[in-house]
Amino acid sequence: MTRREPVQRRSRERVELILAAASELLAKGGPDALTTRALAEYTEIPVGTIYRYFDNRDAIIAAYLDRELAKIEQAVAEAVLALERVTFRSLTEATAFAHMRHHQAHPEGVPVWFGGRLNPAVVERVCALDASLAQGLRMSITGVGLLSGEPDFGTELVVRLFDRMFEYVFLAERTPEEQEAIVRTFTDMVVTYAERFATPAGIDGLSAEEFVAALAAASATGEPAQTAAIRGKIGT
Amino acid sequence: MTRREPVQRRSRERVELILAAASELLAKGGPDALTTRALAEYTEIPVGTIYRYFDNRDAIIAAYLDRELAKIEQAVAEAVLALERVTFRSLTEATAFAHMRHHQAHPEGVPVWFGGRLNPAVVERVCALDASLAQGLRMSITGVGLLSGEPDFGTELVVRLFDRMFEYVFLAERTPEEQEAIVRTFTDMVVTYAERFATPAGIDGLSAEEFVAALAAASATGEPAQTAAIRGKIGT
Amino acid sequence: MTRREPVQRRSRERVELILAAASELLAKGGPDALTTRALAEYTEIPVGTIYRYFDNRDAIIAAYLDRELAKIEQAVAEAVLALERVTFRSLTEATAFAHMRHHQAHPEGVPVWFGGRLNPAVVERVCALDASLAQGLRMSITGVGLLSGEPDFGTELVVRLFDRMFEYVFLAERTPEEQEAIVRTFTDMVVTYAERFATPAGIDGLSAEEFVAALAAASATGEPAQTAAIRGKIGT
Amino acid sequence: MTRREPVQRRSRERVELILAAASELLAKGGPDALTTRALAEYTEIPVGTIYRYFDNRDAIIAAYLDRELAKIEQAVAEAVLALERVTFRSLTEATAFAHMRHHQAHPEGVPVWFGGRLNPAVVERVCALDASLAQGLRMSITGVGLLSGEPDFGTELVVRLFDRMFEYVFLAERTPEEQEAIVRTFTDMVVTYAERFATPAGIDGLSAEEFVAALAAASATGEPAQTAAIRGKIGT
DNA sequence: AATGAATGAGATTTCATTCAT
DNA sequence: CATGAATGAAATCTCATTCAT
Repeated sequence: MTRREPVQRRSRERVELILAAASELLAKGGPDALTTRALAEYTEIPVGTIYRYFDNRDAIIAAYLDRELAKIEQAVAEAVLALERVTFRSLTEATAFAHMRHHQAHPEGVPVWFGGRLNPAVVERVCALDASLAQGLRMSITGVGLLSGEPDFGTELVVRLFDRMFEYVFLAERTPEEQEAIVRTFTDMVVTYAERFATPAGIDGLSAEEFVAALAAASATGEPAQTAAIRGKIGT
Repeated sequence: MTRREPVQRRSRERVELILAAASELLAKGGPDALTTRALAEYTEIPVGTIYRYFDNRDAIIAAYLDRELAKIEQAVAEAVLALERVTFRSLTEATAFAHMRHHQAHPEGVPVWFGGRLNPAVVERVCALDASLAQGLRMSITGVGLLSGEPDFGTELVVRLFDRMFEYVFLAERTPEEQEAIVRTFTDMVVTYAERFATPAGIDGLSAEEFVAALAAASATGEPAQTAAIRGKIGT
Repeated sequence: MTRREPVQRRSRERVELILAAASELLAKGGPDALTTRALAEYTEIPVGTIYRYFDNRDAIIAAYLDRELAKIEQAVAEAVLALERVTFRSLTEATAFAHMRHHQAHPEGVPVWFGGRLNPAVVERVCALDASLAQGLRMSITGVGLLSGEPDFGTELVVRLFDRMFEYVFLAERTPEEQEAIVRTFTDMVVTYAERFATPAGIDGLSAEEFVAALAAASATGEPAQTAAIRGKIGT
Repeated sequence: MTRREPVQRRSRERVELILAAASELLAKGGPDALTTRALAEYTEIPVGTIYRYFDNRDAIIAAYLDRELAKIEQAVAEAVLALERVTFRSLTEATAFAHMRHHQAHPEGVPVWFGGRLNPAVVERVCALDASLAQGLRMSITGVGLLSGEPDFGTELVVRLFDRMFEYVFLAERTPEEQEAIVRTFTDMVVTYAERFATPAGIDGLSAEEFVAALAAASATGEPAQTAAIRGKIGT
């Protein structure tokens, strides 16, 4: 096992190298630029070897996105857990700003996520990202009843708007202050609307831990997040 | 010139035919499906001849988008001109609903605009579309001072959010009622925010004709739309 | 039309060239050796151009076989038409020897037909060849009732044995005399068997023209060849 | 040596496993399906290890065929040894039916032997098979003098026809009765021909043991089988 | 001895664009 | 002007075999 380390380490390094190259190529020319040839030349790894690590071209894109997605989720989760009290506003802002700061710190991924050049297979993955990223936010929105009618288009809509907002945030050459101003405008808009039209609900005032527990409970039972959250709060 | 008429007519018909084929192909399989060969077979116009009308493949996509764009702008302009009085709300709603109804009436274009599969060159054009489409809206938003600071990110942001909103609206299998509900949610959100934070401005209460005149004046002078609009109103 | 001649002529020449190269490559290394690359290098025709003439690699093999098949059928048909009187023996021998002589005259095709290296899709084509080639023979065999039972395995079997017989005939380094001896042995065996076990039937004694007419009639009506042949003979 | 037993046993088991996998893969998709990767996955033996047992891919196919060949020869030999008296007819039928029954009992090998998809190296082996399989038959045919001239093409030809006959026998979906009918037609044809044209010879009436002894003697001396057989009979 | 990751040549096919006719 | 045959670079993916561990 110890003896095998070097091989495994090299493997991992190579996967890393491939994904880094994928990132660069995607950023530069979109999915069309991510050719197996370019990847091989860029990384100096033979094509055949690349195919040992990935089933096919799309799998490379998918792996890259999955990995980035996990990082973003991690960043958002940490931000939410750092909240003293969860309110609709604090949750929305924490999510949006954590997201923004992650991309500020990893600008190489920005063209990929917000360049609008992904092919259909990948778009699905980005949607999964939306869903995943905004799970907490969505629950909170659901909690406050952003839209009283059914189905709750408001909740979904806000989640969808997120990445278009970021697309605007990261338009070339913005200063961090400008970026922050845009995110603040968006969160203000959403929160203002929610505060005005929402019926009171059970999320506000939970500690981060309680909120996360309620979230987990809702996920586990599969029951509507709103009900679950309230039940979680009143301790039933 | 008279003698060339028939030739020119045929030219126009052929361009029309090519763009119709482009629309169908784009809708069916995204930009990758728009091969010159497919276009030639579909239209029964030889490839070489297609190249007489368009410089290259991208030019065909661009032309298609330009033409669609013009139609949408036309639809929106008509809706705005039909308003008795321009207010921020009436303008926003008119714009959004006219837009929605156009796509409802021309569903073949929906996958192209909202399918998320366009290549970089095209994305720019879509952005230009945003800008163009929402010129009136933007002016109105500017007029009410959506964001007090400078530059006015709020205005731009709302415009950007538009097409992501529509992407959500036209997700497969929605009923017209659902589509309308989503558009209403979005416009409500924007208007609520504006009404709360905006400082009063000079647009409200103009007739459609006066509004359009102010818009034209602002475009011509290139001066900040807000100032121009107000000046337009007071007749200076 | 006259002006287009050169282009068409070149096209035809190129198709010819490709099929000649296909023949050579197939003979040398079987279907695996017929790579698009080898074809392009051999003919000095660019790959892309080859694909203008043929849909894909298999289509080239198919085209080659079809063309050879037609030539063999032609040779056999001529031999049969040259018969004064059709008998089972004369027909069998004419078919077998015409076949043999064609391959003697075109030895480049021998490894392809009798090398046993064709892939399944192609094998079907070879079977179709059997069927086509031996239509007359089969009819004659049917006519004399090679096998009294049903279904008539004897007829089919003899047809099948044909190409294995030729495979043996054309084993490397045989003299024409040896080749002829083998074909004679085979036809003798078949005819001996038929003459011994067959019930008399209506084919024998027809002129070549009458036989061909009966054959055509049988094909057209789709009715059992034997019945049709007899009816043809007695003029019903 | 004793200590190595388990290792050797494992070796033998692995070779067995590999050949079984080869059989299955060949049957399913022809030689193209017999990739080293598929073999490794199927057997769960690493590629590198497979190369310890076989020099290369072709060697695996060869080994598989050799082994199957041995089994068929065994079956035929047993059938011949079970004969009370050897005559040309009894020998021909015993050989043909034993062959047929072997394939009926081991249908997995049928597509490999009779599917017509073997590559050149393998075809040679099949020819060797013909030779080997029909050694006894050939001797008997030689014995009766199927063809008076030299070389005796008739003998060889009949042997060659064998596997094309079986290819026809095992065409998909035949009932055992049909299969038997075809084999009987073939043997009848051969025997009828031989009985009519053969000059009397020394094989008929030998017991199986005597015949086998004569066969062995002929093989050992390498002298013409006919002479050897006769000499064997008269005990010279 | 055993392994299985690594290799890279090579297979098939597509397609935007040109240019001789 | 109009045509459409011709082009050849480039794309994706496979696979028998080797050799460092």
